[in-house]
Amino acid sequence: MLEKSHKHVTCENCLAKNSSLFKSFCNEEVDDLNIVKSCAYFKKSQPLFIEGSMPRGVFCLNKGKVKIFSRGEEGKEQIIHVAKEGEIVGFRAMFSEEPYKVTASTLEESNICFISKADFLNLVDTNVTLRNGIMKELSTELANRVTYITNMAQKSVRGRLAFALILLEEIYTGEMINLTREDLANFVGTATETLIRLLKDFKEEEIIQTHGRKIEILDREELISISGA
Amino acid sequence: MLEKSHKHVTCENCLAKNSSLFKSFCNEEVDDLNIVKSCAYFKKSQPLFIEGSMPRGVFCLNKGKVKIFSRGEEGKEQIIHVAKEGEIVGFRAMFSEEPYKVTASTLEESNICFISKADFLNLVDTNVTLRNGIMKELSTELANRVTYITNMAQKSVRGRLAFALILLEEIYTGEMINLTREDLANFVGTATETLIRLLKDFKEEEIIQTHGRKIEILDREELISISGA
DNA sequence: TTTATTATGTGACGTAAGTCACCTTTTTTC
DNA sequence: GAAAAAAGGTGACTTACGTCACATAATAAA
Repeated sequence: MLEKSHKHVTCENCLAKNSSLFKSFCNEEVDDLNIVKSCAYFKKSQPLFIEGSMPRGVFCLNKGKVKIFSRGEEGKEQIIHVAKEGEIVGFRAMFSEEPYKVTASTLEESNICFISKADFLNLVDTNVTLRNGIMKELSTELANRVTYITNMAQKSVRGRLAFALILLEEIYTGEMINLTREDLANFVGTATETLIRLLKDFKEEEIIQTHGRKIEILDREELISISGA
Repeated sequence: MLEKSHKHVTCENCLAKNSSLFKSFCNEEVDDLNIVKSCAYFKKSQPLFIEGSMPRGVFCLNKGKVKIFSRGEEGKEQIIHVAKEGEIVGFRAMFSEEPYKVTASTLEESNICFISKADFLNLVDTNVTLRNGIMKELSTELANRVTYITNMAQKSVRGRLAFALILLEEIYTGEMINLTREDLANFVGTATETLIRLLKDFKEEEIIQTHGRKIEILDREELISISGA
């Protein structure tokens, strides 16, 4: 069980200090961050923000994982990204002056800090390194999505699942991939039934192994090879 | 036939002055732009830049259209965007310090100006409005790609074609959509044969009309309705 | 614990859409 | 303007994947 007090998370020993946008921050800047941030405990399946609402700030993941998704015409979730400890979520919306196009929701219980839009934009205005980091991050993300789109358009579901498992292995470093079959299907972009059948194939081919819902990757090379198809 | 001299295009009467990133520019700033830019005539099917190469600057479309695409595993083009007169192409790569992930190639003969990376970044550093515009543009683009990904993952090819035609109508304002069937298929993310068959269906349903390769939209409302599926 | 709810899994079936093969028409190139 | 190359188009065939229907296992709620 995670600590539910709001006071126990300090930026000094937060993963986000070394990863993401804040990695260039010196101690003083981290202190500044520590003052403006507020921290909260989130239960599993709690939203950070919802598609259509106006952005009020950014979220910094101290502990826990968050799915970012949009909804298609029939309301089906399309998971765009799974954010892990240390990531800043929602900063793209700070610059667009538009409502969120995506929803962010916790996949497990989490400790998440919040920095208001005003405070965040103030940081961006006064810190050249941060600003450059953001521009670089936005550009890189945009390039990643090109690959994502190309995969969706051209790869088979089997290929996309292999690709997704490789990505998720990185996100779940040190632990096993732990997503509902529905979430995994919504990440891959397929029906839950199809996903379950393909996972079964992978198990029979001894590429993966499951422990309840958790997925362990046995043959990463083979997944890379399959993801080409 | 377009003017092939490099000297005839001035920023004052270029569409890019009023659209895109430079719309906030005052006359003096446009003059500065005019000094640093060089202009060139491009034949049909000429690349502006190629996937894997290092970015050297940005391209400003004075006249003509450009397709931006990445290549999937088997080399198949996935068209991400069709840029039209007035758009700035390739500025995302200015911030990522990485090789291009996409190729840009003219769809028709074009007049295109070039601004070197150093000159462009200098503009960005000294012009707050431009910089904010870029951050906003990058964010908006990122949000658009979410929709794109969701469409690819969840819509039928018929739905995606309807959606693509609506987008392309905007890009080809005043003229008819004029793309090879292969390019259109690579934009929609399908096989050329499938695309041709679906266009035939649309013709029979009197949603579109073709004049040679050119496509005229007759029933935009119906396309919007179909794009939901 | 018992009950309700949600997640996982399997079978049967239909179809959208890909592939291959081939032909015709249009556009380039020399 | 003829030859070559590229684009457009059609038919036959296959199959990956979605949908529906239902069973069982795992969680959450009472």
